[in-house]
Amino acid sequence: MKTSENKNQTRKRLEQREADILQAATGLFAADGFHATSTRKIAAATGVSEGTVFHYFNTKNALLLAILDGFYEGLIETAGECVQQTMDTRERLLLLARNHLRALLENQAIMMRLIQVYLSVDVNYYLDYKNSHIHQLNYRYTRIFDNVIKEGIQRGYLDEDLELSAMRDLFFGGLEYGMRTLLGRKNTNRIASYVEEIVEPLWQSMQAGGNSGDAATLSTTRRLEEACRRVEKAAQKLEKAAN
Amino acid sequence: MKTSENKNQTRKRLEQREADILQAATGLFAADGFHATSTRKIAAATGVSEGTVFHYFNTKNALLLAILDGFYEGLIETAGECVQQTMDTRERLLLLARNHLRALLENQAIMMRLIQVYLSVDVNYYLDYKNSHIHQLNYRYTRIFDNVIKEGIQRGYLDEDLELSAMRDLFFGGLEYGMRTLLGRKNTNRIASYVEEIVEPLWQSMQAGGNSGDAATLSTTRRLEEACRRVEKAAQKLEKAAN
Amino acid sequence: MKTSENKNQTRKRLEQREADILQAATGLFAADGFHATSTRKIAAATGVSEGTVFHYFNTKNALLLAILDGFYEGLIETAGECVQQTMDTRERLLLLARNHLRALLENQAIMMRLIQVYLSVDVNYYLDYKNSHIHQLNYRYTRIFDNVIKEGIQRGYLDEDLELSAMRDLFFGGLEYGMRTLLGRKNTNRIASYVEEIVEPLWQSMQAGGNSGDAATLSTTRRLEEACRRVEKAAQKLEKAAN
Amino acid sequence: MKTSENKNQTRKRLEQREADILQAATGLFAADGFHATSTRKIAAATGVSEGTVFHYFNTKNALLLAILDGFYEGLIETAGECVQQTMDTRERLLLLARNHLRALLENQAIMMRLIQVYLSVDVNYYLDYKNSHIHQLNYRYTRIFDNVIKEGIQRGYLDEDLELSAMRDLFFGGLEYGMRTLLGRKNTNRIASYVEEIVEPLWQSMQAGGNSGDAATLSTTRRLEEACRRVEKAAQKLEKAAN
DNA sequence: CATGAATGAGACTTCATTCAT
DNA sequence: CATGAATGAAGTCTCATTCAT
Repeated sequence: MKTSENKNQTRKRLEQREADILQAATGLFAADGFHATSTRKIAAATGVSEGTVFHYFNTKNALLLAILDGFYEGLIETAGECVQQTMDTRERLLLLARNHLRALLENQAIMMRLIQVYLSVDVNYYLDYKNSHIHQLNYRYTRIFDNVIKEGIQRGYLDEDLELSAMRDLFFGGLEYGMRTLLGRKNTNRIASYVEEIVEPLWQSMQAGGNSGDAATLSTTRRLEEACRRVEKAAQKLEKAAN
Repeated sequence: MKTSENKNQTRKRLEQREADILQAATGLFAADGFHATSTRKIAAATGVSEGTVFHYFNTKNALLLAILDGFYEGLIETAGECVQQTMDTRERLLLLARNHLRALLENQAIMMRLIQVYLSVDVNYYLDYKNSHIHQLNYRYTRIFDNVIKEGIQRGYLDEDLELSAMRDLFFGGLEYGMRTLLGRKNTNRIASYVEEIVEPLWQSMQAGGNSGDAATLSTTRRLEEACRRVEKAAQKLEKAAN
Repeated sequence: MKTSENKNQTRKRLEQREADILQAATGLFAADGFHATSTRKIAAATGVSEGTVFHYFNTKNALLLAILDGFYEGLIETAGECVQQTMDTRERLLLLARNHLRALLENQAIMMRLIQVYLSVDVNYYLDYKNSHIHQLNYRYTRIFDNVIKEGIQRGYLDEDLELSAMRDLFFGGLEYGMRTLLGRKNTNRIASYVEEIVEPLWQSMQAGGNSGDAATLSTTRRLEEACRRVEKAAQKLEKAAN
Repeated sequence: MKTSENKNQTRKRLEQREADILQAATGLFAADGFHATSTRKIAAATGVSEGTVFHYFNTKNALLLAILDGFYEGLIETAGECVQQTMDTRERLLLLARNHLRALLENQAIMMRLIQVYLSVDVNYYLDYKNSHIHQLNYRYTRIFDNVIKEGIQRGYLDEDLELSAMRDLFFGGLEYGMRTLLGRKNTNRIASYVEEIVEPLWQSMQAGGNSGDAATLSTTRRLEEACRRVEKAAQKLEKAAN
């Protein structure tokens, strides 16, 4: 009994310590960058000895991976929840975008940097790309977006000819590129409106209808509106006929 | 005469050497990353002594900046040429995108990473942000895109209510995010089609009509959806009537 | 028990190692000068790795300061003991002088040089002069001399109008200037006589006017005066006899 | 004709340039110290190329020696003039002291530092000590002081038993030790009074008799000398009487 | 499990000096 | 005579990692 209690206590303390190190390291990496943060500083910030840090994480690089790991785990979990909140595709995208930005901002966008760093290192071993843990996580995460889109297509809301990979690049790339500016302003309540600014154009382009025809310089949306009107008229006629 | 010739010769040799160092450094930074590339390696790769590297660039960081500098200069110049090639806004965007990707790929996309590194360092001194050289260059470059869009609006081709900054984020962010995938494939002839995949959705969304959300100007897509529903209802009634 | 023993042992070993480094550095600084002594040489002379040197002293300069620190501490302590050995002012000065020279010679007079080096560096930051650690130590040390003189004045042995700072400059300056010559000869038993040669003139000049003391502690000059008087009497007798 | 004129002009320009380098180097050495001053800085401060500096002085060390050389030459010359200004020994000492301090202060006391540096280096080659150029200069300079004292003794003003080397150490050592304090205050008009404070004690101790002016308190040594003389006369008379 | 002293390779940078022009 | 590009050795210091306690 007592032994098992002790074991429990011990395990808890160990897990707490591991979490402390991760938290301290995350903060320092965010503040100073990965290379400018020495393991000594991490140990000091955690309140443990340098040896202890290496007791929990064999390598500074392993520590980095653990951080990324936790970050992606959280991202994947919350993103999953976003999808389950609503069936509406557009709303789902807005939720996903908000979740993505929130997570980045919470970590002072360090993750973008860390991922860059990691990818930089990893690029040399490109052969291992597909197998690398971090890329698997990235894959799992982006699949969530992909599935939202695919479902939207299946339900008929989205153009089945849209280029999924392009939309994914625009979605995540746009959000992360905008982070730079957003970080500067530190205006968190702007996030909501910013997310809409990013998602709306993508949403519009993904729905599309037939975008055939020249109509000289008639824009795609103008033509969409035209199509819209014709469908409405047809519907009205149908209604009358039905009555 | 001879003196001036000599001077010319000398200057040329110096410029060549500076270029050699820059090239070697660029390659190494691209291959191994900034931090993993020692000045010693750079010197060896250039075929000069380590002291010589510091004779041309006072600091490793200065070397990095010089590289970024040259990169942006080239980018700005070629982007300007793209804009002058045609008046058509859509074509201009395609050219700009192709130019952007080409430049990144030519440098093995290292630039993205280097810029990240530099911004990482710089973030700590945010007050200097607006004044920092590299950010000025970045500003000058992205202005080219901005101006293309603004001109498109003025000519009446683009929606005057579009969010410029969002479009910019989507454009550059999307392209750079896609680089990761593209780099893996190293399939350069895919660039052209990839560029279209990225630009097309943006192009579509930028034309549109008012999507201000007020009932009178209900967004096109919303109206399409509404129409669809009515069509569906009508179809159902017809089905029932048919039965 | 065992733990505390171990800790004690460990602490002792660390202190020993620190002392070893200090000693090695002192020797090298003395032999080759501060700038000509690399941290690598210091490490090698101590028998540790270069990293270890920096483990104990963050900076080569900090190492220098630690040496000066120890030197002054020893100097201050032994000087204090000198003063407590006797009440006689003249004797005290001789002891202080001997102690000063002994300390300098023990360290091959390096301290003079090191102090010069440090002061040289420090001169640029003159505002911090009064607060700098090394100057505080220097102050504490020279105060011992000052107090000896002041006490001599209070007891009536020394001229109350003497210029204390000038005497201090002559005392320490004279001793240190003489070091150059003394170092060459390396004749340590000459120290005693040399010290007298330096102190005696100062002693004479400090007594000046009426400084009658009690017979028991009759000063050298008083005894000389007495002898003088006796010689005069003898001379007078001789004159009479001669006539 | 013209050639010789040109040669003259050329030689003058060269000498000027050499002087310029010396001046610039002196200033930098004084401001930053010998080791902290690079040959590049010296070249820049002079307005010539680095190569030119080495054209005039084979070595940075040679440059240092040239500076010290010039310093001592000036010192020796002005000290000689001091001695010729008056026959009075005390006045001579005051003039020498003032001259010494003035020269040091004019060079921001750098010379003390430079000499220390040079001696530090030189100590390693102690065998060459007596032959080294700088020590010869130092010897020539201090001889001037020595001769003043010796002449004072010959003329009967000073105690013939005084320890010349000790007085020399006190004189120069005292002056230079006081420099530290004086440099801080930068109070040049304090020099005159400071010099007296230093010289006066030495003067008192060097004399045989009293210098207080009033006959009643004739100094011990004066009385001893007088007594000695009378003893000698008596002895002579006794000798004659014995004959 | 925790510590922190020890390591030593390697980083960036400086510098006096040389030499072709 | 003057230049300044080139050198490469040497310098100080940092750092991730190991291991005895």
